Amino acid sequence: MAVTVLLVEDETSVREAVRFHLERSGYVVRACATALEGWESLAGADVVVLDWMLPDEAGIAWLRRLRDSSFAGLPVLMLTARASEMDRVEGLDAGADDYLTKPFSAAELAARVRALLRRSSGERPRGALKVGLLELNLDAGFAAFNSSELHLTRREFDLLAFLAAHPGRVYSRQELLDKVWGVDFIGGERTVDQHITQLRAHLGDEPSEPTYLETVRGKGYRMRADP
Amino acid sequence: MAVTVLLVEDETSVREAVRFHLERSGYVVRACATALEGWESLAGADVVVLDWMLPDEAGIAWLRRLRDSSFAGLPVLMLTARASEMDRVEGLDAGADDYLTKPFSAAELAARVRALLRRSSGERPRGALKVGLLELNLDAGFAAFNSSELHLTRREFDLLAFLAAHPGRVYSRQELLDKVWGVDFIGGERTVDQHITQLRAHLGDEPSEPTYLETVRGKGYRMRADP
DNA sequence: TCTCCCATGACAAAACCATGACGTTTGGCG
DNA sequence: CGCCAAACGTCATGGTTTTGTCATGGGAGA
Repeated sequence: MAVTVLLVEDETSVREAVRFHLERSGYVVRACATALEGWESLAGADVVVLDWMLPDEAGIAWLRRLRDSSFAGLPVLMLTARASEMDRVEGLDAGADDYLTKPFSAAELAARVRALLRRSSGERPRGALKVGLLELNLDAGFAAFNSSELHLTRREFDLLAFLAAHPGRVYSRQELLDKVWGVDFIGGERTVDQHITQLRAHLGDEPSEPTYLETVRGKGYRMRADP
Repeated sequence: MAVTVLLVEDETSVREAVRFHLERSGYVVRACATALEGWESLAGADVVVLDWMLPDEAGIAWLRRLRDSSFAGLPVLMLTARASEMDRVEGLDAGADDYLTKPFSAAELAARVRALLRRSSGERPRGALKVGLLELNLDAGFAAFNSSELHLTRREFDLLAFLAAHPGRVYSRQELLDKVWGVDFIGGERTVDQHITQLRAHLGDEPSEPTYLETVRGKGYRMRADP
């Protein structure tokens, strides 16, 4: 559960200062003094804090190599003493996710690391769904039916999105609770029914003649594959 | 900050491949499948990668329109399947800054984008936005509603501009803090609410019946696409 | 120093959601 | 054919979460 930060910094004073601040912010810090040492410590790291000014241009080379390795997706925060535009382009070009110019404050460092983790672990694009006249844009959180916007609540949207993502497949109420509500939800299965009713109202679906949300008696619900 | 590439490409496979390579090179990629969607995503982009072969000659028309708009200075890299001299002349004539013929290598793509950015760095026009009665000039920091000037504070302007640059899309409070306040902002998410309230007062928007700034309960806020 | 801006806590208001109750449908079985 | 029980649909409701807004004090810039 603990988040591990891999720190690659040759200068001892900076390294220890950064380590101190990051540990104080609750991270597990693995500090390395050389590029080689850092490379061998990659496994298990969640985010990398890398000194741009390692000897022999090692910083940029290290980063390029990282982006061609199996750790390519790892977020990298670069530390640099130079703040010119040239360096920025070069650094981003090499694949850094963010930048921090020395000197920096402890709070800023922690905030940037936190932001990187948010970006990497948080939201990746999920794309869009289309079933018949129903359109769902999962990234934008937008739902439309027959080209006019649907105003859905969060539960409604999540439930509809889940069912629409797997058309034709039947899900039991318990499965839906696990997947949409979350496994730690404590409550009755009939809650699902209520939200299905609401969704049907939005879609103009009749329970007896459903075009989209079909009841499978004794099993659960499913989104029809043929709208 | 991060360099944003606007990608307009209708073919999903190509779009995702290009997105992957560009993101791997450290760019923020805003991918659009249609000319219209791309047009609405122009604000804030630093460089455009445009598919020449969009349906209905949309590519060339889009580019010509761009060159007549407030985004005229934006560097544009065109992708094309045809390499004939005719196309090249036509494309450069329409205002493309550079050319790339499919299939192309990831390295070549990144290199060309980089070159374009270098060429245009120094002068970076960001253009103007218009949503309904609301007009924003990002260069001048000028805002107008119903043709009369709005006196917005810096935060208000930045927040409004960001939301207006991506109409229809929902942003969580955390995303807004990251993008508008900056990733190193340390503070509560409710701060966003306060500024939304202020903006609504400026725009005469009611929270219950918003014309512009819409609350998406449990998710965040968004600028309505249809003002 | 003096504004103006901005973040934040507190409280009120609104929306949402789970749930129980009750009516309706379905399918099995005598 | 009719009865019964289980499963499902839907309404109303109270508690809970989320959001709107006011007021306040700190702080940056003029």
